[in-house]
Amino acid sequence: MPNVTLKKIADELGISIATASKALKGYPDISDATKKRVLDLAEKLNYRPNSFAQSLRSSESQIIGLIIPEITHDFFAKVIHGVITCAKSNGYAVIVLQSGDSYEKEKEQLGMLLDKNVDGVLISLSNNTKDIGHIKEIKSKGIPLVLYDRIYKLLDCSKVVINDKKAAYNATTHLIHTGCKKIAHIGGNLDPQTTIDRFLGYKAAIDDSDIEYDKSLVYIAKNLSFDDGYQIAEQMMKDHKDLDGIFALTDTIATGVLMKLKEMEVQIPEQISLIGFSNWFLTSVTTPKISTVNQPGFEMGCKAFDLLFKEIQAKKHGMLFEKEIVELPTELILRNSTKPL
Amino acid sequence: MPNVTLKKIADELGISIATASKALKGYPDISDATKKRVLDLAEKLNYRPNSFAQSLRSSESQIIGLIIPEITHDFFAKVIHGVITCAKSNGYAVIVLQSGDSYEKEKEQLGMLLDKNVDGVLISLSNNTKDIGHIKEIKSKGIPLVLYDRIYKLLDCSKVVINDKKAAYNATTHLIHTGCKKIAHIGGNLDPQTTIDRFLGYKAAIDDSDIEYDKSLVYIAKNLSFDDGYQIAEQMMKDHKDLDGIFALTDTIATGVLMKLKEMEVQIPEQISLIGFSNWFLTSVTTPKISTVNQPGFEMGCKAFDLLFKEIQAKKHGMLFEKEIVELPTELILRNSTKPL
DNA sequence: CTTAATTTCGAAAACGTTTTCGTTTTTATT
DNA sequence: AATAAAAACGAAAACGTTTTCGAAATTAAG
Repeated sequence: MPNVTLKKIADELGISIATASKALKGYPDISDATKKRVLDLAEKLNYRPNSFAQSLRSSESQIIGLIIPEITHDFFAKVIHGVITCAKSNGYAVIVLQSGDSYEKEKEQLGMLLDKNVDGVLISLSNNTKDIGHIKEIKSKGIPLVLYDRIYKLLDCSKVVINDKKAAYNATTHLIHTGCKKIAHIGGNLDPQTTIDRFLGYKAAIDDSDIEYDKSLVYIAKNLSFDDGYQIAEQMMKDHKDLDGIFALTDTIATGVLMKLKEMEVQIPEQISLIGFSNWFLTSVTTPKISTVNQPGFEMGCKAFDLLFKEIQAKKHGMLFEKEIVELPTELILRNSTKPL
Repeated sequence: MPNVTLKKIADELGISIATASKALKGYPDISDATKKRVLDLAEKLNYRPNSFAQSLRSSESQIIGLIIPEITHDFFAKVIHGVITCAKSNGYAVIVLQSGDSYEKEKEQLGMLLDKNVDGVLISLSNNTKDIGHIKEIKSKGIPLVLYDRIYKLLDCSKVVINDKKAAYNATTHLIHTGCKKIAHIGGNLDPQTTIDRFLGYKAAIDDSDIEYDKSLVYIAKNLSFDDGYQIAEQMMKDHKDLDGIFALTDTIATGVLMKLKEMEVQIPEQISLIGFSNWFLTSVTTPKISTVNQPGFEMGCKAFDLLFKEIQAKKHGMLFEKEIVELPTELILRNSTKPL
């Protein structure tokens, strides 16, 4: 029942705790003979160093914190997967927390991570985070921090992002090239940078074409949800009878739009072309399959851990660390909700 | 830069570390005056107890481990959500690990959790776990453990499950009641209990009807994947021209089947009725929407944590703990891939 | 004003590990 | 055989907290 400690091993072997510890760590001032004795006994007793003691001494937990807006999102699930995979291969465990897109929760979760003494934090800002005092607090404590996806541009730290504006530009431009003349955008409240940038990309594409930008074609989805898309689709059709293209901020919204449009017997893509964003699996099983922008969640998780890990190492060895901003490539995935070129 | 400790507070106030500690914990042998002084200073300095020291002393980490076969599954994502939510409201953090349905990884992850000294473990067995020595090892160390969803019946511990057999029975029976005469089942290799039970439910339903059980109608999906369903669908149609019902082990398989069947221009549900399992969101956006069995992932996660928490508490207070096996209700969700009654 | 009772506090050990630095033992050199 | 050098080990402190138990200070009782 009582756990096996260095003391137990030392006693059993008639040596000191210090020697046992050093033997296990391969110190050069321990003879090969005793090393073997210690190693063998440790193996036999299935000795596992007490991580609490190790952490107390080293002030390292070998644990990082990951804050996710919503776990049950295809994209974020992939991010988790990426982070966990890379973390594990570097000996780190990951505490996963969910902000539920609430600023208060986000702050609370960050507090919990502080309490647990994580070695670093990975965070994607909640859609409702405007004040970043809590983030700055983490930074001021010297805890390595990396932002991914939903970042805050003015914060001085490493970041992993995609080029939302460019991706949105490409998506919208594709709609234009396939003949769409009246393209709506369903966006979100102007908050996370991603939302702004995707709108900006949409607008830039319109401005670069010979289509006139029409403000009334930009709709706001409050919750970025399926239902939002479902409802807005109906409204859109009322407002603009001759609508022929839609670029939605997310795949869930796009899916909601598709459902409603099908109910209204609007032909897709013949009458209206539709593009979503993120490449959720579900966009490939609807009828028609929805064209979208691939957002590399797994890679983003990996890269984010990578940057964090480097920063942790740098801090540990007292070296200075250059913040990096990594931009991952996206890809326009053309399926059947858009017309062929 | 250096963290604020009890010592710092004590020094500042000219009292002992012991007094500071007791003041913060509300011990009765500290005067209200000093209590206030300590509390105020702690607040001012934003004191956070060092969790390493606390853990070392109490041998509690206030962290639990959660092992998931695949994070990027709607159902398991919901489970994670449930676990994290309930854990947080009880002051526990959750380290999430993924087994990727590999026995070796599962064992490795369990080792990592041991190394991190988690207070308890929640695990859903990988599809390829036959030997449960690693699980027994955890139990033998006295670490609280709860199995959820993919359980191992013979292991003596708390479990949270659904009644797979009953759910499968109801689903299959519904196919029969709506007039299906030749119903196929796409199952998996005979390993996790869930797979066996769903097949058993299917078979029981057939046996209880006046349909003859036909072994050739049972197909094996190796990876329980979309592609499996997609491929098997074609094979099935070759083998049985007059097939009129399919009960698939999972929603992904069912979705693959649906895609292929639509390509083959099979009318659903007119010619063939289809039921999946789990109620992934994606089944509600296909055309037709797929009927399925709702599997309460969030609730399962909550309940699993709940049981684990009780066991941790019991262990802590030296009380004995009665293993519980909780069965959560499922629900047949009828959509458009099945005929009306 | 003494003694007893009560309140308030602090010294110290313990949790298990790591690492510095000094001590002992062994081997090599004259 | 004496000394120097190298090899092998151990004592002890430190990480920061909690808690027991005894000591000191205060108040109450006689």
